[in-house]
Amino acid sequence: MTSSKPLDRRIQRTRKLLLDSLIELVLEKGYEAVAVQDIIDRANVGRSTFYAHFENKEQLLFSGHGWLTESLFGNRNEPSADLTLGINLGILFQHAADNHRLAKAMLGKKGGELIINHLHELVYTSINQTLQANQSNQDTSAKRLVSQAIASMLVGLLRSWLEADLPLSPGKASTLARALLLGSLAELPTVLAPPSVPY
Amino acid sequence: MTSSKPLDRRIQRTRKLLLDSLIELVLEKGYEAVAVQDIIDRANVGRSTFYAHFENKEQLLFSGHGWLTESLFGNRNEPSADLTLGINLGILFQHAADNHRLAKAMLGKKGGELIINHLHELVYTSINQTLQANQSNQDTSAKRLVSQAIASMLVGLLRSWLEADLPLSPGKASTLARALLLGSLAELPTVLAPPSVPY
DNA sequence: GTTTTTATTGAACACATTGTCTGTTATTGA
DNA sequence: TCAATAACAGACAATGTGTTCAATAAAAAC
Repeated sequence: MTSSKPLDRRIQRTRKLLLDSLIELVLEKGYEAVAVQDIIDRANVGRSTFYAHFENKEQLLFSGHGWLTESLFGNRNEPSADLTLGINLGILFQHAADNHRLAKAMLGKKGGELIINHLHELVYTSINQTLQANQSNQDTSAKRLVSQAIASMLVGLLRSWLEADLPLSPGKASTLARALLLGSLAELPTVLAPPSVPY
Repeated sequence: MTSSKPLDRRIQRTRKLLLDSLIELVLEKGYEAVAVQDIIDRANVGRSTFYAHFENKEQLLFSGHGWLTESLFGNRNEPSADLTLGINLGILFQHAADNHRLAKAMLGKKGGELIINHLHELVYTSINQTLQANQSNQDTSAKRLVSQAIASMLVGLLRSWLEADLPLSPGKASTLARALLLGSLAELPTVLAPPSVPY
């Protein structure tokens, strides 16, 4: 899956310059406010060069999102797999901490909406699969809503944790996340089961 | 607080045309993709007229957000006040249903980020105040994270409920929301109290 | 080390969008 | 009816986007 040929040094250099500049600028001004012109000025790279590598800013930011999917789906066959609703919270928060600046630029308050939606989608899918597979009642649409809500909570927690510059250790943060996710599910059977709640 | 003078009919007409056009366009193409030109074309209104009323699209969309703040903060002194973490969930979901199209344009998947952030901020503030005031431990930064997470969950639930075109009745949706919010808090003391968890 | 390949450059280009400003016209409220 | 004012069309500068091209520089291949 990894690239067969080692890339031309110039390519590596240019792409790194561009991504680093984008991250800096996003953290300074917010993703929306960053113009391609700003990026290439800071990176000291020609305009045509930028477009030789990326179609637009979005693609540039996306080019650095490997750690994200790896966090969620990497090492799925490990024995130590400690999954909560199909997600390895420990690894997710650990990787986010390892890539703090990049992660904050992608997911922080000033981050790009598209990557946040992307993460939300991945998380939602995982949670929903787990939830729908679960026994009990069959109200799939309600379960979808619940999955959306819980996915929002997890992404929201991750984002504000990054935005606040990691006030908790990755370990504590993931423990907190686990408690929130599982707790929110605890009272659901009472509500979702139609016959038992005659309101 | 309401306007003292009745507005010129032309003003009312123009503003309504513009807002209705914006809502339609947002539901069709998504907020980002809508240009001022699109709005005034559909509303059949002159360009200069648009800017006589609003500074930009954002302000136009914001001009219709009265129901939102009213949902959260209206009738605070009612005896029937049934608050969950400082929020009247019943009224919130009911008002959102009453203003379905507008609410979906504002908060749906294609909605404008700014209003979503605005709602999140209001919800977060309310939850955080309630949570910080609560006894037990004093880890304010952890509580802030929890408030952010729970606010994200509530906003996320509301958004996906709107996006899915109200698969549950407002009553059922608010009941579900209450269960999710309170449930997520249930297990927290175990995690947040430092001495009892020697990990 | 020379040659070949390829990335980078800068400048110009068409295009879209924004927000402002003008004098003129049409509608409104009194 | 008439004075006030909202709406109008259209042009405008400013900004940003994405493309193209020949010339240059740097890397890779030999």
